Parts: sequence; C-alpha cells; structure tokens
Amino acid sequence: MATIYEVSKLAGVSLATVSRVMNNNANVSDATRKKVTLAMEELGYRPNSIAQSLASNCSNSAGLLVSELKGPFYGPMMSGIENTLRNQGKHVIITAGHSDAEREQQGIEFLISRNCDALILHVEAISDEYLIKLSKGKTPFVLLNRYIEELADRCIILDNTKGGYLATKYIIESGHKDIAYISGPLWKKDAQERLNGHKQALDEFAIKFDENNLFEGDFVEESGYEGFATLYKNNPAFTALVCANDEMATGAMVSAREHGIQLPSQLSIIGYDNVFFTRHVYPPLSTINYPIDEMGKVAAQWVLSHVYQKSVHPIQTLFEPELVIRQSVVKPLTSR
Amino acid sequence: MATIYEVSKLAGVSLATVSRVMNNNANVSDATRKKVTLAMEELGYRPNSIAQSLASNCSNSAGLLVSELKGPFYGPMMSGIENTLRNQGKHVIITAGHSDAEREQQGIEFLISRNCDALILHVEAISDEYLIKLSKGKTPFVLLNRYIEELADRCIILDNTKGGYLATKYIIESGHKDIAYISGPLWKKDAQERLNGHKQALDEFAIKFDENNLFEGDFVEESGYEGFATLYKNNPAFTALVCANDEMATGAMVSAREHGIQLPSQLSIIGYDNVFFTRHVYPPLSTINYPIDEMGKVAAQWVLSHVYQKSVHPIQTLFEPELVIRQSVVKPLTSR
DNA sequence: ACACCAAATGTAAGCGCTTACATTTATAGC
DNA sequence: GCTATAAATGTAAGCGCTTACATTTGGTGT
Repeated sequence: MATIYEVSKLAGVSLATVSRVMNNNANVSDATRKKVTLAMEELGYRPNSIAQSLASNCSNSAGLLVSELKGPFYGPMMSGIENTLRNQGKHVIITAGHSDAEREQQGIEFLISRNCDALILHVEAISDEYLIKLSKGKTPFVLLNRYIEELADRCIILDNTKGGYLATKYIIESGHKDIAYISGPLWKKDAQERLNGHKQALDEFAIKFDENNLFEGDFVEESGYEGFATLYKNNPAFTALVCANDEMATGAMVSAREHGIQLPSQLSIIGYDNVFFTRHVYPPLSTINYPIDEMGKVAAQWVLSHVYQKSVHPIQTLFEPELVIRQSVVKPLTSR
Repeated sequence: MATIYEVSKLAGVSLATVSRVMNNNANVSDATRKKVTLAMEELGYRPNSIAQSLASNCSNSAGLLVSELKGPFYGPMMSGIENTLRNQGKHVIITAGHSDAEREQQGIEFLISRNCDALILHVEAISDEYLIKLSKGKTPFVLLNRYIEELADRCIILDNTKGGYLATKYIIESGHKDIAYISGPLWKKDAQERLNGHKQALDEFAIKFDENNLFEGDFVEESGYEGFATLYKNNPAFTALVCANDEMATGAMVSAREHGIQLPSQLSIIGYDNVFFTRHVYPPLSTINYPIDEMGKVAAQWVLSHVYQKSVHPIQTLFEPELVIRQSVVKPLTSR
C-alpha cells in the first residue's frame, strides 16, 4: 500500500502538503492540489486511517455496543444507526455484549481503545456506577434503552412502564379478567418496568395480581414456550396472556397450540416491541410498538451533533410506546 | 488515559519492558513483570490498540462486510462470526454494503484502511475482477455466499441450485403441476441459481416452465406481497408457490390471504433459507435450510487458521441445502 | 525598486506503541 | 575468581500520519 511519503515524492511536494490536500485544507494552490491528486490516483493511494487516527486523535468512527448481533430487535437498531452515521461519512464499529457485565465492559474498552470518537451503548448488565465513571472519561457516549438519573440527557429511552400498562389495559378492556404474564428476566430494568405497567393496569381495574399467573422468562422464544406450559399447568383458566416481548409471545403461541388451544378464540395474546414478523405469525400479533430504529437514529444524531458538530434538530430522548392492534386479542369466551 | 510511558516511569523500567509484559514476551523476570503489572493497575492503564496496530501492523480484528445489518438472515451470520472470533480474543469490525457496488467498495476500503488483519465479505454487487484484484493485495479475505472460480478455496457457499431443485421437487412430488415462482433479483447469482434449480426440477418432471408464473422480486417481504398479487392476476389457477426466500414467502402469504385464499389447503407455499420465524408463520412454512450461522463460523475459522495460525479442523467450503418440511405444503385440491 | 504581508509550502516533532539491536546483569563451568 | 553464555533490560528507530511553526514565494501599494 502506498504511503503519503510516496505520494509526496511523486508529486514533488512535502508530506504536509499531501496531508493538506487530503484534509481539504484551504491553503493549497489549485496547481499543487491537482498534482497531488494525480499522484494519489496513480499510486492508488488510500490513507491509512489507523495512522490518521493516531496522529489526529479522531477516528471518524463511533463504537456501537449491542447485546446481540442477531434478533429482530437489534437489527433495525444497528441499521438505523449505521445509516445515519454513514450518510455523514462516519463509520461504526459494532461489538456485542451478550447481556453480561464482563463482556460489556470488555466491549466498551475495546471500542475506546480503538479510538472511537463516541460510543452508543445498549448495555444491560453493567452497573450504573461504571457508566457514571465512564462519563467522566473523555469518550462521550449515549445510552439506548437505559435510564440513569445522573446521565439523563444522554439516555434515549422508551417509557416501558407505560407500554406495559397499555398492553394490559387493552386486554382488560377486551373483557379479560384472568390474565397471565410472561416477563423478561427481572434483573433487567425494562422487564421490571413492563411488569410494573402490567400491575398498574391490573390495579386500576381492581384485578388482583396473582403470582401463579407470572412466569419469568428471558426474552427469547423458548422461554415463552416453556412459560406457557408452566402457566397453563398452574392455572388452565386464564383467558389472556401478556408477554413482555414478541419473541416470547410467539413461543407461547406455539406451545398453546400444542396444548390444543385455539388462537385467538380460546386465548388472547399480546406481545411487546412490534418486531417485523409479528404481522406474520398467526394470528397476527397485537403488540406494543417500540420505535427502536427511530431511537437508533436519534442516538446517531446525538453523536453527530455532540461530537462532530453537525447541527441537528433537537434530540428527543423519551419515546412513547403505542398499542398496535391486530388479531390476536378477542373477547373471552364465557367458558373454555 | 495513561500511556505506556507513564507505566514505565512508575514501574521504573523502560518502555520496551512494559511492552514485553503486555505481549507476554518470555524474557521478563517475574519480579519486573509484577512491578509492571502493578503499575498498570494503579494507573488503570489500557493499551491504545490503534497505536499497537500501527506499530505492529496487526490489529487483532477482522473486518466483516454484510449487505444489511438487519434481517433474519444476516443476524445469525454476524453472530456466528463474532462469537467464534471473540472466543479467540479477536474482534470484528462490521460495516454494511447495501448490495451496492460503490458502497461495498467503500466498505472494503474502510476495513482495509482500519488495518483489519483479514476480511469476511458477503458482497453481492461488486465485480469478480475487483475481488480478484483484491486477492493480490496483502489483506486476506474469505467470501461468503459467492463463488469465484479463481478464488475457489476461499469461497464458502451453499449449493443454491440444489436447494432450488429440492424445493420444487418436493412441491411436484406433493402433486402440484401448476407452480408459480417468486425469484430474487436476477442479477444476483444466488437468485439466478435458485431459479435454475427450480427449472431443473420442472424439467425433470416434464412440466414446462411458464414465464407467466414467474415474478422477479427482490428478497424482501413487500416484493413477495406484490409478487403474489401479480402472479394471481396473470394466472389464478396455480396451486403452489415457491419463493426464493422466506421473507418473500411470508409477504406472499399475507397477500394470498387477502385474496381470500385458504392456506395451505388452497395454496401450498415453500420458502428458502429457514430463517427463525418460519416456524411461527401460519401455516408453519416448509423451506430449505441455509446453515448461514454455521457458514459464518466456518468463515471465522478460516480467518483464525489462515491469519492467526490457530489450528482448526479442515474447512468445509461447500454446504448442502436441506429440505425442511412443515405444514405449508399439502396435496392440491382437485379444483379450487 | 522596495518594503510589507498574505498565501503557499516545507520542516520536524510527535501520536503510543513494537522490535531489532545493543548493553547490562546473572549463571555456570573450570 | 575469571571467562563464556544466556537471560534480562534498555535504546532508539520506526509505523503513517497531523500540525505548530518556520520559511519561501508572489503580489501590493508607494
């Protein structure tokens, strides 16, 4: 690979001048600019961005840490972020934290050590303290789907409690009274909040919450599958099931059908997140919309404005969940 | 951030020694190793991997270029790659090419300029020539889902033609004769191959291929939706639909139902790829398994063995598609 | 023709590391 | 105790760039 030195020699100018034309510095005469450009082309020169980064202390790239690289939730998020950053000539370095404190920390350190100009973090396991300490450091970051009082202005979040409330309220208003719930892992704040919203709706309609109707899953499909089976064994009478995310809801649907239950007539189900395949399961799943792609874009814009001084509309940090009604929730049969 | 210099001063040794302990170089006495380690901890020292990379010409990271960051196909692929590399202490830098030649090239150049030790490429639009030229360069790479004669040993591929054949053969053997097909964009080789497989099966059973029964989609759901509508208008008589991927198949299912067609009794559908949600659509979709996560792992192992000298079982480059039977294909009704 | 100033270019130090090579120190054999 | 040898450590040159500062060049006004 050609280096800047070879370019400078070929063009008959100094290193500094070559660097100047690369960085569009004003003070270069058109004549030499052309000479240099030509030399670059002739050599097929590509600047070594590692060296640039080391010298300039700016890498033109943001680090992104997500829990998983796969899954219907993270895809749109990564995609939204990458697109808006890429449009401004910035790059994204992605790594996965796997909802594990140690691996999340490793990931963050890797991204920092790679000179990322900023970080976008979707972290679940790492402690608030670590993040607060991190915020004193020199690499700026935004948090997606996590709220920390002290870092409030850089937290881009959804009102999870409200979403949980909305889901259950809709179920109740559809006539259900015996309602089961499959939650996410309760050490995760969002799982906790969604459950709180659920309880809040129950309260409002004076339905008492029954521990027997609660199953703690872990946000993946299998746990929805198991969850249904367990709940059904405990209490075969519930007429509606609210799930803390869509994946568990689909898992539960499979299990329900295997138990010979007709959907939706004998059992109403609602999910959470509105991932793209919810329209295609059967019956099409009612759910709560989580505008994660939008939120990813906003995170990217935060970086653009805070780090690269690109002006941007004011940043929205709190997003509202919305009920999306499809066909998986119906009035309960009087008996089953 | 502390630098190696400060560590060396605190520990009372030279830069080189610090560097040696970082790299586990043999020739360091236990005593000084301990001194240095202590100093590092005291300063919270993290090596700057950019500088390491510039100096050593090795970044311990592989670049990954995929078409999209979202979608049920790429997620497992990225995930498989990241996991196996991460387990060996290597990192992954991911960027997206969006099936566009220019953006793919930009992505490749970015990854190279970031000193990636190797590249894993899922590229669709960029030319064979470019890749062949690239192979003369110093950054080694593997190709996922693309076959180039000259680069055969670094192409990890699925026998797409065979998969196409298998799907249609199964449909025919289920009794269908009037079969429609929604293909991917035909400039993509895999789309072309799958279609070829389809035709081959048709041939084998002496069914003639009818252009009216072909719709060229672009591998996303919407085009499946449109595709069905168009095909149905041309020829409402077909009893089975084979789709070049699962996303288009689900799109087609939605459209079919909107046309008042009962699935699967009035129309059999088969997909391709076996992405995770195929089990949850209704009816559960029969499809062709594409072990993309496995193939991603193999790509990662290629990198591990060719670049980092980790020994690894011999690498499988050709993968076989497999029919997975669920409930979306049934015998045709005698009439509809 | 001269001084003066801005624009264009060059010089060289450094970004934080690695590593070949030189030097010092410890170990062993006699 | 002395040399030969190996082990431990240090020195300094670079990796490919950026950038503060110095120098040169060319254009003005008089």
